[in-house]
Amino acid sequence: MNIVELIKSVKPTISDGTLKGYTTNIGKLHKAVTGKSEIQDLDFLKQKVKVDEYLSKLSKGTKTNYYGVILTLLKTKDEELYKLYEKDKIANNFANKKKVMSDTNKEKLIDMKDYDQMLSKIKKAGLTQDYIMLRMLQLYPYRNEIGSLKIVPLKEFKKIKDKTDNYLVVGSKKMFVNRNKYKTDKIYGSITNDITDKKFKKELRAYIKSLDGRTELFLNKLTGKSMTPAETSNRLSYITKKYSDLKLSTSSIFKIVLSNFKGDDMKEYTDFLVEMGRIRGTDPKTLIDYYIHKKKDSNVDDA
DNA sequence: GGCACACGTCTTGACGAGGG
DNA sequence: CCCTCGTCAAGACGTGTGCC
Repeated sequence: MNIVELIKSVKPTISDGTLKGYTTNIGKLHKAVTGKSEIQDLDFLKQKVKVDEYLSKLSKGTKTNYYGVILTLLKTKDEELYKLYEKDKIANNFANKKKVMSDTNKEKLIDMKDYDQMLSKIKKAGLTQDYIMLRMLQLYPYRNEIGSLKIVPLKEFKKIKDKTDNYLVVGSKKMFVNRNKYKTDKIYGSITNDITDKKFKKELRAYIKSLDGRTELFLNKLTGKSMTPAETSNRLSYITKKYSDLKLSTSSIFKIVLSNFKGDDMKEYTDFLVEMGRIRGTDPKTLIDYYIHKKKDSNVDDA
């Protein structure tokens, strides 16, 4: 089978150097598992015990490289196996993590109950738009493109051929967000996620109703248009400072969400992480490197 | 061949002056 | 009070290169 073509089909813009690295790595892995040089098919990746055994001898950094090829190859071929390896990759990322968060950012890593408190204050103040936005960010890890969401009825959404904007699609039952214009869109393309939280859905519908047919979910009152990323960032900063005394941003809110996640076990946590990464349009590795931090505790070390 | 970091690029954030 | 705008700094991100 033509490994090179398969890689290229998944990653059309891959550079020659990386491609070379990918092929040599996968070749070596194949040899180690099957004893043969010629790669017939990807079935050898199913022999996970052997694969793991081979990888276990490598350093964390090198393992990262191998997971890169493996996941690329499995991406369109075997979803289940892909997920298994993805878990391993994430575990490896954790083991390999070394970045540390700055102190100012640590301060922003507040407890979810404080965030909730801020939310209810804003809601009480009648700042519905701000409330909806901040609540939405608590549930879904969007970036500043959230300010540009357009409200579109499901029927109309289906008619849009060239989906280039960011939409909040409203059906009679379901609602979902479809984003096409955001920081990493060239890599992740069109991303869709359902709005599933029942209580929030209700609030959202009521809010939309109050907009009287307006198509911008969030409005810059001065310009009368959707909010640009900069305007969104500015507004979030301003309003959170006012109601929580901390300037929060889409990323600091996401960090709060991740650090407050309570699951039963590592699997739940990993699943959550993968789903959040998918929605945000971020590789789990990046999440681990930049977003996951222990909550500030009065550690003896820094006393 | 193994390994991990650095680079380039783009986005976001902080800050403060200033305007309606 | 709410927001804009300009500037500069920092953060986020993925790729692939260069060292051992």
